[in-house]
Amino acid sequence: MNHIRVRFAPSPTGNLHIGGARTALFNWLFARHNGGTFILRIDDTDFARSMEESKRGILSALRWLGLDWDEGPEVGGPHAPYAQSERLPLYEKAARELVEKGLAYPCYCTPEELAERRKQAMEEGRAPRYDGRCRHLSQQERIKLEQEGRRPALRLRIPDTGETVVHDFFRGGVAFANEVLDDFIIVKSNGIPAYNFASVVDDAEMQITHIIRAEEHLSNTPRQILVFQALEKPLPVFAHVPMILAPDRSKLSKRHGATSVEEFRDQGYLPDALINYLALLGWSPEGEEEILSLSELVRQFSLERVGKTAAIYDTKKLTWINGHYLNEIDLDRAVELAIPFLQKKGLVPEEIPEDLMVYIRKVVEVVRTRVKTLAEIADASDYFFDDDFTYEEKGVKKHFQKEGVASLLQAAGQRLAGLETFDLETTEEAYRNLSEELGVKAGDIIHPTRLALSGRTMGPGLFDIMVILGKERTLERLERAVKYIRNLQSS
RNA sequence: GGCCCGUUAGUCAAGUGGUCUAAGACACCGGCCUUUCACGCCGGUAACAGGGGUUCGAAUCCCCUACGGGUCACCA
Repeated sequence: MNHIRVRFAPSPTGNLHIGGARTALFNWLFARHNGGTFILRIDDTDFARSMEESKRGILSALRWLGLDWDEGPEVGGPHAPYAQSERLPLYEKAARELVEKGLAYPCYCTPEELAERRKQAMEEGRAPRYDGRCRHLSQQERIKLEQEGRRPALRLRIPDTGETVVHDFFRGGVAFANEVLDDFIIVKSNGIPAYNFASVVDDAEMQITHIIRAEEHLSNTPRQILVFQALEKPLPVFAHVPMILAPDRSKLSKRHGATSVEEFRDQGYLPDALINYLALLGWSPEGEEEILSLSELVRQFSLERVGKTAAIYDTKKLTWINGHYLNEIDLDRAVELAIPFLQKKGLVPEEIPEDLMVYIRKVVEVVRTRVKTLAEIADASDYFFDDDFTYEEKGVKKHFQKEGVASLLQAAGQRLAGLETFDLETTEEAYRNLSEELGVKAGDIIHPTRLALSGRTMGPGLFDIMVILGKERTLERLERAVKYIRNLQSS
């Protein structure tokens, strides 16, 4: 096979949602696996809806995911520019060529007229297709229409009979009768090319060999094939990957909660996890291991193992994968990623001094093993940064309202106070000894202590908490709890 | 509505005519470990949409029905 060239061509009209991200990922993996070229192209011919901000968002989301492009915006390449809005002369030339060959013709119907006819057709139960009325206009008629001030759009002449077959990589041959494909618009009356045209001109010019995109484009494909043929360009391989649906089986939209890469990032998901999860949505590895790094995905990926049924995404599994990565990545990276989340909750300042950094590192180390997202790290570690926490209500009932708890905690405090070194071994030993001497179960001291130190009934190992807080703060919190309990009893 | 695609457990998903009394993962439910929570480990519940064919034999091939999705724009 010739050198493989694939492209991801988003339109900058919103942020990158997970469906788009997966399409980008499959293209990228396919290119990387085969030593091909991955091209990013911005399909921004809809000037009314295209936004510079969306474009920037999409680029940064792709970079965040770790998907780099060989040719495209900001990196350039032999087919630059890579935004359709900057490639207008190319489409003009191709359109002129088609008009000269008699394959395309001007249509003077206005959008309003067309909408009206479409509406009427629907009401009468007819297929809402273009009726071809401008197909055979004479030169005189055209001139007359233009003198009325009408600006023509350009339509492609579609054969009335026969069929156009899409050879889809996953589905095999899919035939469309030409008669259901009306003469569609390739250049709008404002001179801007329509998607089905611009995209084909670019795919041909950029020598794209495989078009891997979402299934929603399958019914557009015969039209594009007709354009390729009119232009006398070779057809690429088409591979329409199944859609990703929202949990209610409908198409993804804002009302489904987090659907964009950006949102997942802000909720504390790691790029590695999102990538891994997305790869599993529609593609499956040959072996049984499902935790796969980007480089492992590159090694294993093949189009052959992509399925053809739409998938509903399930954040539970994503979250599970995320929890896995949160524990596997380097501690320093976890710390770096967690800090913005701690800052967002006001737990640490913008500028972090070195000693605080060391402290954060210890906190993240013990907290990350029991949570699944970066946001949860922040939620689960507030008491390490804030002395002014409250005690969990059900914990108070369970551990602070027991007979003799106050003196137990007091005794524990005294024991710890006498420690010369305050580490995991010495603190635990102190507690074990104390419980034995007093004839109580270790848990009877440990549980109230946890509540005293963290305000919670669950969390990292108790002695980890103690050591991280340090002797002084541990003793202070113990005292605070003793006072709290005594107060509780006297009221 | 026309056209197109699809349908294996709650979700992802393996399976390409016999090895399927249908894998694995998440979730869920038990148990072990344990100072809690989580991790980890062990075990469990749960699926071939329905109906007709073809075949010695069908989750796998064909047809019909149902359901789901996509698309029918001077959006991409």
